Amino acid sequence: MAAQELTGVRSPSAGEYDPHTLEPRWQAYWDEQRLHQVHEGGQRPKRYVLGMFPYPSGRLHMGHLRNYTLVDVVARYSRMRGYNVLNPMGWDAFGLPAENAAIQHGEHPARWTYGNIDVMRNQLKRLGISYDWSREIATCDPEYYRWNQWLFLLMYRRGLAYRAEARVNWCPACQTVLANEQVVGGECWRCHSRVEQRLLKQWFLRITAYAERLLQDLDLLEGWPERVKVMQRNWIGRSEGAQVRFRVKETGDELVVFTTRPDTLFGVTFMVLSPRHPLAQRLTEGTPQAQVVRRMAEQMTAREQELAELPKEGVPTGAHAINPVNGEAVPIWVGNYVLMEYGTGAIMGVPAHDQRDLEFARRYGLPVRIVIQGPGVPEDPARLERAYEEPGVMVNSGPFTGLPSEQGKRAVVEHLQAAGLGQPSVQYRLRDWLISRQRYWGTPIPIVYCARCGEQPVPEEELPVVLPAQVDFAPKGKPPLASSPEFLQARCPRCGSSAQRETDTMDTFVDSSWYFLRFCSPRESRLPFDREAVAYWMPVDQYIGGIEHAVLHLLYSRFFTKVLYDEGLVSFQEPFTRLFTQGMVTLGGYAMSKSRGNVVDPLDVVSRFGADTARLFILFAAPPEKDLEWSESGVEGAFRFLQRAYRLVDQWAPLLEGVEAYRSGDGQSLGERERALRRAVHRAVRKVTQDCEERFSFNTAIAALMEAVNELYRYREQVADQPHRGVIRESLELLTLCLAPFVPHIAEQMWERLGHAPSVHLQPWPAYDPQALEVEQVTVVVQVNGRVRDRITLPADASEEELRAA
RNA sequence: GCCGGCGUGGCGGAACGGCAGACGCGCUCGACUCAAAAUCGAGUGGGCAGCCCCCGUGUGGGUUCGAAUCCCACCGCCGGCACCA
Repeated sequence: MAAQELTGVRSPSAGEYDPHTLEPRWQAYWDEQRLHQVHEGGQRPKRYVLGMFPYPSGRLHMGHLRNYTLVDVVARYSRMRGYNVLNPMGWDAFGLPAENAAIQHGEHPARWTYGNIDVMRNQLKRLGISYDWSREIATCDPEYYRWNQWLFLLMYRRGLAYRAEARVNWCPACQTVLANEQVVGGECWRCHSRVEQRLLKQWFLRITAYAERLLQDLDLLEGWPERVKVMQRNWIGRSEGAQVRFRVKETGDELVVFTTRPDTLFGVTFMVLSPRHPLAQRLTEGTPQAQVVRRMAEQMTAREQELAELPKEGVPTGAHAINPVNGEAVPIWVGNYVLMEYGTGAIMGVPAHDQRDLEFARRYGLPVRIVIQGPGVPEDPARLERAYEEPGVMVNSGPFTGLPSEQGKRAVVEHLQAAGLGQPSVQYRLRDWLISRQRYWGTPIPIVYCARCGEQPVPEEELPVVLPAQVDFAPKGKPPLASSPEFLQARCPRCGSSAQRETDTMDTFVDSSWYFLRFCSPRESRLPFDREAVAYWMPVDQYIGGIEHAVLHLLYSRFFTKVLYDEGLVSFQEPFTRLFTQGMVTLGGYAMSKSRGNVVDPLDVVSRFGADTARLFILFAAPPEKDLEWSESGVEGAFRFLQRAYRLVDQWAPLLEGVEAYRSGDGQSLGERERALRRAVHRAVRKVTQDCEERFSFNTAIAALMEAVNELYRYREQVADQPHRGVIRESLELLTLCLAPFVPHIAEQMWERLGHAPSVHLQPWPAYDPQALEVEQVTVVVQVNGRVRDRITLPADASEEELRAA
């Protein structure tokens, strides 16, 4: 084949790679053939592949492109490997932006949301992601959110949903409360406003009841990144210790503290109460300190996030506490460094062995007593520069003196327990999940309040409690739903008299805590999901999404799954067997964001280069778990590669008509060039297989395919007149099959050009030929003392002796 | 402060105990062209006129015939948690 023929016609002429006609054509074909619709059952093993479903903001961004491209590679590869693959898509459709659109532009949230969904669905289709669109769901659909209500009632019945007055996070901009998980560094996770604290009566889900299991079962998640598990462990924050009962000398009240260091109990020289501890107020009543305590309580309420920067301060209550192990009376103080939310809201002060207590003691001239001896601990407590917090040997500790601290902890707790003065205790940092939101565009909480019967769950048969269409969207200190009289009016399910509906809606994270179950049977109308379908598809085999959900969605979903397990509705305890967290897409080193103005629209890239180029670039430019810097010239490089691959097929196709692909072992002997070509191609097949199978190393898989293409060009250059058609056909077919998961449209086109009927995506994944990989000659590098001394070329089957001899 | 991760050419990255820099971007040169673009080909860590030579994977040690890779210490960057008793 003459080289001139291969060169340059610029744009859309026959034979040139033209994604703009080719991609829509194959997308339409896949749609018509319902290629990606799946059903339960059959011979093939199932594989559930899932990307975190998007919020329908209006346009896809690069994060979506990356997420869903990764999902699609796994899905398409898995299909070729013979799996029955579930790859569904839906919309996390409730949330604040829709409501803001209503307030700002007067467009109803529902209209806005469904409009966005239509746009984004088309965008996803344009990317060629192989979804089973027949399973599409939107959480704002009453047929979806009725099951949020159903699950809420299930939790309520099990004592896991409750209403309580508590200090809660309030976002002044969003005009709603937030869960602890949604406060990041003291700011609202959505709008970054400074979060305030308010005392409100709100609905909670008792996730703390599952703290231990959520922690323990992390060990089962071998397919999760360590990073995410560590973040969840930190968030749950388990610490083991003891509760110790002190008694107030003056009043006889019991004062319980939690400590992780019972071995330091003989070192207690004072007690500190949180300003909001009930005793703090009682013990100071009528004294001049009462006002200081109130002031400190307010200060802590308003600025919990900056507490750590506040200097430690306190006031004495005048009362004393009796130490249960030695009968000593120590002064009880109120201090601004003790949190009411953790432990018992009171601590024992051991200044020698806790840095915070030491700072407090030094400030107020309280005594310091050393009870743990260790390296660097001085005799004289006055010379203690920092508290000694490491383990050591107990001293000045009565009968426990001489015990190593670990052993001492157990001994002291046993002693306390025997005397009824304390017991072992485990504390968690995790708090219950606050799910009330004072917003419109969410799931109504299915509760009514009756003057006579109090709080009553809405009976299941009355679900869904539908969102009213007409409300006042602009919040004026009360939830929008309270502005709809028709909604507000209800009947008490118990006594039938008139009652009022709950007007808060649910946190949208409730919606996403079980959507993966709904995908298994999206039209099921009697239950949130069909149990058989869930038994078949679940758990999700490969979940892919961003790291930002490490302690939000991923923790909540685990919690929901465990509740459903306890209810006997599912038979697995963890929803996601394997998790992959992708890196961000950056430009100029920063995450793309509107406010920074460094956004590249993935659909712009698609309209210029096609979906395959956009996909290829984002897969190739970095390993998927790392951040990826967007590069315009990199995109062009990806396009160039596709052109090169396409040209090979297009220009060789006429020569290959009626030619069988070469198979090794069919008796033909090949020349050195053909063997070199086959070696490169089969090496690429092996590399792509390993990279898809053993790790998510798609960047190196694509690099291997680029090498194969380079090798094909080299071959063409060398054998201009005498190409081996069988080997060329074999090579091009293998190349096409291996490209299929990454760049599905061009692969389909190449497959067709090679004379095959569609679809390439229904072909089995190719096996590499081990014979092709064999080399007759190997170059052995001889190293002496770390230096390359020589290179010897030997037959590949040379024995070790021969090698030594050489 | 505690926990986790990462440091490799001009850039993204590869190799993860065996020839460091695959693949791509960028750059240089050549072919084609009146010319350019596109395409095809050659080159591209530093030193050196050049090499089969010397240096080189954050820094300093160690293990090993052999270390970017394993171990120890340090430095720097990123992320999570943080007055949680």
